[in-house]
Amino acid sequence: MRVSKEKMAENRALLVGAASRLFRERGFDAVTVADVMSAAGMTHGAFYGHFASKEDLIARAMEAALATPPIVPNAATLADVAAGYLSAEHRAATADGCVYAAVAGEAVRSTNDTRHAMTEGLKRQLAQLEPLSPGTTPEDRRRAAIASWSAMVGALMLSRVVDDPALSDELLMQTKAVIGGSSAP
Amino acid sequence: MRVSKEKMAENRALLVGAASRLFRERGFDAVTVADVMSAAGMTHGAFYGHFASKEDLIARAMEAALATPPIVPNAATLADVAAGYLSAEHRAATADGCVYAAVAGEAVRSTNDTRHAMTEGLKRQLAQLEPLSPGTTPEDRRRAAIASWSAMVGALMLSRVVDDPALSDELLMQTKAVIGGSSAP
DNA sequence: TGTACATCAGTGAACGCGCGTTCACTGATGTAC
DNA sequence: TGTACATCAGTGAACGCGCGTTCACTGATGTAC
Repeated sequence: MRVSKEKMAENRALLVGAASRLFRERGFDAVTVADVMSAAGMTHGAFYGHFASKEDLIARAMEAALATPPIVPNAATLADVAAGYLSAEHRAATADGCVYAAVAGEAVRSTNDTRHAMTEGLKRQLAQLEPLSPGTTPEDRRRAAIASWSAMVGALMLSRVVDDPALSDELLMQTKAVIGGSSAP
Repeated sequence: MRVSKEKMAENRALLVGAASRLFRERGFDAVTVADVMSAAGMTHGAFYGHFASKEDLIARAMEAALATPPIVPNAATLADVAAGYLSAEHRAATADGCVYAAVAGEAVRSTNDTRHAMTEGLKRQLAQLEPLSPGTTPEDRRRAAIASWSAMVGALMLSRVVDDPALSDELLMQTKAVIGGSSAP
């Protein structure tokens, strides 16, 4: 059942997209090769025509997820970014949410390829945040961007692990208040 | 080969301690029941005399890791905490380091028991940080404690995943500078 | 205190099961004439 | 343009393998007399 070159490229994109969502939602280990294939409407046997291994797919999926438009589009200030990132909607939407908050823990023990994709994605993320960050010099703005991004990722992860809804909300709200507050003119 | 009650209690403590280190180092999935048993000098068959399941052990191991003295002992200020937490030593010492930075991502999809242990541990951690945090009111100090702890956990996780040593160091240094700076009188 | 016996912590083989990966096969695609 | 054949993307069965878990067994512990 050979398919056209165009269809094959489309299938590969479907696989990478499905994998990127599944990995964020369930983690690398809990998602099987067969899960990804069936999410794209195929059977597991076709997998190795597209990817060298599951680890290869992980790296490609992370690259794709990090090349996608940012979690918080059209943010004019750091407070805007924090408001979108540290929201109940983002906390609930793991599959479409921030890659770092979803899989950074697992990525530490992943392949060089995957870690490299995460590194390049982080550099782009910081470059986007710097102009929005407070400070009179580029160095000040970079420092603020790094600390704010760390706080956003940490607060979102903690808010997802906590089983107390009030504390979970508080982690988002208080971190948002500090980041938003420090960016006020 | 029955052992004495005292020896059995000692063995259980050994298992929980070994598990707590192994889980932080490799993650829940990558550590097998046999790994934990042999780290404590036993064979895997004895496991179910001590724990109901692997998930049960995970919860007990997280409780134990979070009941342990804090990562940064004898810290008088928030800057002291940040200096110890955001250090190259802590970044390298995953097995003995912060539970949240090591397994928060996996714990999100873990059992209620494990998530509850992480929640109670986080409450105690914040209670320890509040008196060290800047602010004139308890509310201000709590806000600062939450944002600072989020930033520390986020920065440490990101510094571990990144494959660029300069960026990894920068994540720690810059976050340390912001947290330490804001706590100065 | 010493002896006889019941208890039970730890051993090691075995069990299902699900996973990543391989492979012979199929039939639509793409190409040579 | 139409036909014949080679290519190869996807199918589905099968493969090892390692995992969590179970279990009959062993022999030291703990207890009853």
